[in-house]
Amino acid sequence: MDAPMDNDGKLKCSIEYTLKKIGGKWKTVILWHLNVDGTLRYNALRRLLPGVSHKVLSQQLKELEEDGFIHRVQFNSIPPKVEYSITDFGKTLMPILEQMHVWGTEHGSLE
Amino acid sequence: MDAPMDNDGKLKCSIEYTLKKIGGKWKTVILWHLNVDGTLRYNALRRLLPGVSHKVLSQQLKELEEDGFIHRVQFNSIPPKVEYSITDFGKTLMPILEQMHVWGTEHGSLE
DNA sequence: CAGTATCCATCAGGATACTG
DNA sequence: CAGTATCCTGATGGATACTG
Repeated sequence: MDAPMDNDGKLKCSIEYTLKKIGGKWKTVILWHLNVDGTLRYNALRRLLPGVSHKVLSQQLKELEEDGFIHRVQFNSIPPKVEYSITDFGKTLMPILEQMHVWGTEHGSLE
Repeated sequence: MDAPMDNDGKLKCSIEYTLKKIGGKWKTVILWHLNVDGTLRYNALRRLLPGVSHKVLSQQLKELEEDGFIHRVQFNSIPPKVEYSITDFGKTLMPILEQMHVWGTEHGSLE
């Protein structure tokens, strides 16, 4: 292996690093949607992810934002409005997501 | 989105299907090693994954085998000997892992 | 509308000891 | 050597109610 190894048992491989970043249950799908649709409001996003709760969605969005993958714009209007979009950095993940999408489409049955 | 959706809130997107398959903490790394090294015995694999326990390693290996990603050959010798290798089907995951590896290498600091 | 706050369930993952 | 068998823990995710 060529990735940075450490002896504290923390990071063993660059693949693991990537997995840690996008391994959240909804992160890949959120990024995928934002990349396709461009910009989405909170509730629009929520409707696209059947089953996600408020807590989890905002959590995942916050982490994605902290990692620089998505951009959050808040309009101080009434009613409130928040728009999410993917950043250029977030787009660097697209090759991975595309491969995952291709594979999942080819091999994922309806289970 | 184009992937199969269902109304039970089970599978929403083919990306999620993929993530479910390889999202285990060690699965990607195991596959990566097996693809690089060809064939590895149980303990050799263990040495390559600092921090993994017996239980978790055999669990992940079993799941990978059940999913058809890896091949397990057991020699009924004394002492016992078991060899793991990646299957052709497992190799279909390589484009994903390669992209993950590239991204992780480029953006993963040592944290 | 777009979130927190709270509380709870689940389970993947880990430590350790034992076994064929 | 290559595993199970137990037991345990913390992180992740979920339901629901409340809020600016």
